[in-house]
Amino acid sequence: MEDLSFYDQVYQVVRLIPKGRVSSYGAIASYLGTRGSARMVGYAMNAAHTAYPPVPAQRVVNRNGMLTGKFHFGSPLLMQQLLENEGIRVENDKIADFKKVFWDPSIELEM
DNA sequence: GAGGTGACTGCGA
DNA sequence: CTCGCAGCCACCT
Repeated sequence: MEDLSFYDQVYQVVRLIPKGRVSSYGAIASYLGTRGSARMVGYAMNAAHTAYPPVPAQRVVNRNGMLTGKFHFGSPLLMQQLLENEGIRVENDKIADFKKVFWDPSIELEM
């Protein structure tokens, strides 16, 4: 962890998100200890597409369950398609059953 | 070394 | 109810 950059830490957590589940920037930020700095998580995702293995950034949405970063997928519809492909229902650019598919690392990965 | 940026969040009006 | 503002911190130029 300490050897990894903040970006890498975010990538690892995001990759731990189970299929059919989603998480929020704030939840990840909180888990990484940078609570209140959800921007850093989002900013890290900005370079996520340059990371390898690829990061399932489509599983990371804002606190409202809205696909705020869909425009960074190259195609605004790509993010929604990926989520729907995993069984997640997306309506009006936001997760329909957000509370049901929400995955909080600080809870799921709780010690 | 300093300044600017941003895939967010929470609170106030 | 919706809209706006300030705080937050790592990375890039």
